[in-house]
Amino acid sequence: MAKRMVDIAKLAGVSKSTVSRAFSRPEMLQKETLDRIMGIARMYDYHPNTMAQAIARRHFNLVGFLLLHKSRPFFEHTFYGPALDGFMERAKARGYHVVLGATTRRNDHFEEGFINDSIDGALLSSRAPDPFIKVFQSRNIPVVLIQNETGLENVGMVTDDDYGGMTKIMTHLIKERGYEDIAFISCRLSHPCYMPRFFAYIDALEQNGLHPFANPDLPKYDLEDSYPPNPSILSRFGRQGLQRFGTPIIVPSAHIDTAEKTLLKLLPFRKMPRAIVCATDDIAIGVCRALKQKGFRVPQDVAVTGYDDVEMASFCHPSLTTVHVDPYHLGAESMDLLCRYIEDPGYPSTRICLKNELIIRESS
Amino acid sequence: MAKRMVDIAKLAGVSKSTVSRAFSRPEMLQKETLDRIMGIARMYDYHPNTMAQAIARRHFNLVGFLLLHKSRPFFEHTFYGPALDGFMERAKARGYHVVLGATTRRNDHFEEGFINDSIDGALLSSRAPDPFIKVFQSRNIPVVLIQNETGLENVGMVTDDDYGGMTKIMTHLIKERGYEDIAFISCRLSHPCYMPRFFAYIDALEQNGLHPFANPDLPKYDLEDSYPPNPSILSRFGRQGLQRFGTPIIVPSAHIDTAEKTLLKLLPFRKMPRAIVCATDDIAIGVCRALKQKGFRVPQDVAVTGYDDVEMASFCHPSLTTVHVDPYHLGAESMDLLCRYIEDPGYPSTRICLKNELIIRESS
DNA sequence: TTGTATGCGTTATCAT
DNA sequence: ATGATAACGCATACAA
Repeated sequence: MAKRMVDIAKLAGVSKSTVSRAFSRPEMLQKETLDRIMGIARMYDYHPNTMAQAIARRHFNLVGFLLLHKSRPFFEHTFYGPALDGFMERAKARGYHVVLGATTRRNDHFEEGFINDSIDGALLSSRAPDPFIKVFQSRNIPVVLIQNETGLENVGMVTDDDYGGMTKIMTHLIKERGYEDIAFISCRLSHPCYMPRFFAYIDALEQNGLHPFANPDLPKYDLEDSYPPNPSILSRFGRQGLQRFGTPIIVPSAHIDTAEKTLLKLLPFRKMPRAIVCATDDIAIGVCRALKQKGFRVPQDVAVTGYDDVEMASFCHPSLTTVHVDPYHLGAESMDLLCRYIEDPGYPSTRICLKNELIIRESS
Repeated sequence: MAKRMVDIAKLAGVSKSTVSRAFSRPEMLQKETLDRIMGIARMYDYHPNTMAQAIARRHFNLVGFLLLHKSRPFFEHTFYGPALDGFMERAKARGYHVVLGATTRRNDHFEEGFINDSIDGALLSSRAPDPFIKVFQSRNIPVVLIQNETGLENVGMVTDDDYGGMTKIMTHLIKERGYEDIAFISCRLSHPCYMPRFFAYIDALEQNGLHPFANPDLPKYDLEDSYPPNPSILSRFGRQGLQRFGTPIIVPSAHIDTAEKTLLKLLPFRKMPRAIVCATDDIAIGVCRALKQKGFRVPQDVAVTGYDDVEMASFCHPSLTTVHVDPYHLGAESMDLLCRYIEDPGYPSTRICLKNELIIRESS
């Protein structure tokens, strides 16, 4: 017997307009009427129906947290879990509810249904290509990207300062440790996070008169052909392409196991680098495991660094020198930025670039 | 200028009822009219408004995934991330959207707003006390608990088979390894997962003529007074209380650091157990770290076991003997069960108890 | 098979 | 300060 607004109105001896005001603009009512209405509402545990409010107000107080991945895991991912926490916390503080979407790339309808007309804004995960973003824009739904890049207008972007973080790692290795032969291991460089990290690696070497490590055992390949760079990122960093950037080692995925297995096949190189800079912690952990199995000591023979500062980075042996990324903070900032676009649909494209911190541990 | 149903109707030269049917009961329409309507809808990228559908249909196709914790982390938690993945996957398959709730215990209104009238069902996280569950019941919103326990009617419960899993660990330690002095380390035993694990520990000892390890260095304390047991769980296992169950070591929280620090203060015991059974992997990892620092070898001096099979359990040194729990599966089953209650509100209280698997690694 | 009329629960406009 | 009434966008019983 869920009560509706009209029931409460009848019980309180007022019109339903008055009950509506009691909830949305209490200051308009006489204190006496307000108290009477709210008393009855409490008695029957009445609250206005959110859906009905939404359609009458043409505004939903609902935002989407949308993940577009190739496959599981979605929220199990060490990044999206805490990012969701941060996003939700700010959403709640601003009176928004969060609805989830997770879909694979195949479906060309991206979470049909709720997306269509019923959310006020959307956070899109790392791999949202421009055509998807445009679907939202065509429906006037503001969009914020997290850890991604686009050249489209009126889109918010929140990212970690990948370039700056990797520069800190390189400075540490070159200036503090004096290493010169430094290799780079990543998975597909087209990823909007890994590319800036790679640029920072290249630039730091160049600025110190050093050259990218080239593994003499591996066949040469064309970096740009094999891993076509994202044009938006290239232009952000004022590059034309990836020529002259050497042939970093690319592992098939950023998982511990994958990195470990790939390196086990490759090691030992005829000429070993003094340090290995990895695009992520997981890759670094896999690389360390492979190195150990091949008899190399970390960091005495080869130093290794990661990126992200996942939980395991501090618990593994040796513990990992890395850059601390704060997904919770990224998520929280995303929601704040999304609100700007919801309030002002014409707000220009903005990038929020979060500072990060170098964590020096045992592996370097 | 988002198109509405009536616009599409006009463009197609039909009434809006026909457009409505085109989306909800296409088989009712003549193929010709249907095609014409859908063509126009596609052209204008029209989809029915979910919110309006919801209020007209009086059911929302929306379920809540609600976390009730003391504090962060919510979805960062190694359990709730994958559980959410599983829950979402099944929700999507059944045409439901998922809205999130996360709140701390203090607020006596639990996610006011969407909960109130606008979800068809709710999944409640591990620490949902009965009064909260009743709030939903009073609003006729079906509830399923994950990793929790209640004596209330018409509530679904999905849990890992904690008792069975821990029994497997104990059998392994006693029968295969021949260990006799076995200690138990947990955090607060009132937790609905840890209590069955503890019962399994006690029962296995008793059935093999062994006794709970008692640390002679620690002051005795009254288990039942210190950690009042959940009555629902007691009755499920047919127990009266916790008398005669010894004084297991209780750490303040189930985190690696906490367990490590607590154990560092306690070690070495005057008399060491041959094995330490921990209520979770994180506790076990902390215990291992403490043991190593105090000069004990795992498993040569003391064997250690965990529970949950978190990612780190396979990557730490020594890798951890544990029970594999599948949060993804738990989440998926929860959604399936929730659907039963949505379709049949009178469905009786049901427990789904998921089988698990013993994983023997280096630590035992 | 399709159209008409009414209802869903709320907000907003315009009176009073 | 409060009430009457028309949206809001869609579903559905009933009529045709």
